[in-house]
Amino acid sequence: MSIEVTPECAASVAVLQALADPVRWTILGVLAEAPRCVCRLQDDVPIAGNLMSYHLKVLRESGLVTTSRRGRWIDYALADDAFRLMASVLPGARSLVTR
Amino acid sequence: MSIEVTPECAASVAVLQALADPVRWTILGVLAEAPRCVCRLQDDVPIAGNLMSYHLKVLRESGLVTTSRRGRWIDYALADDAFRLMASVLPGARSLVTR
DNA sequence: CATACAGTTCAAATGTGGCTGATTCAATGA
DNA sequence: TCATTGAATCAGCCACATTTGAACTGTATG
Repeated sequence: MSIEVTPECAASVAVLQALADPVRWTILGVLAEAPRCVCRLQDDVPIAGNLMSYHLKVLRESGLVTTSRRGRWIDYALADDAFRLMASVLPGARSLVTR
Repeated sequence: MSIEVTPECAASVAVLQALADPVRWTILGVLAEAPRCVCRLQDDVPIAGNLMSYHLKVLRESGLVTTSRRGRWIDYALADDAFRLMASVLPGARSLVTR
């Protein structure tokens, strides 16, 4: 089923799917201000803890966020190249950059 | 259920959902080169005609593409502000722009 | 008018992602 | 060790998006 797609397409769509959700979009907006531990994120995004974990996992696996443990807490932050990554996965981005 | 989201979030996610599909991502990449009628698009994206129509409808409703009839054919093109729109819906884009 | 072509729409089947409730893990501190 | 807190994982359910096959517009051409 479905069409064959280039590796670039598959990789780009994976990142875009991570972005294309209200919860994850909101989380990224919050993290764009400053890194936060999960419990602080829950102040800004009021959802169940396990659901938060689910969405953070999707974001981690997409490469958009990074984590670091600090005692009991786990801090989430935008990946260094998050903005570059987001811009690069837009369709036509290659032609714009490669020129 | 689900969380309440800002209008900006809802609008952004709608566009991102349109982008986050292999078929539509490929279509947009092709249209980024040059406008094409549907039958030419089908040369580049080999899928059933009705399925193509479905995805083109999603892209139309997201505001990313525009159409114009030319005799029997219907030409699809990237919307004038497609790139601006795509960049503006990335999470954190407002903080980058408003600055 | 009849036929062919370009594209869309519809209904039904399929598939996938997000949500929930319960459980588990990891670190701290009494 | 036991309890507590922060966070992740698991299994199942359900809503929604995608896909398919068929029927349907609309335009040109003989």
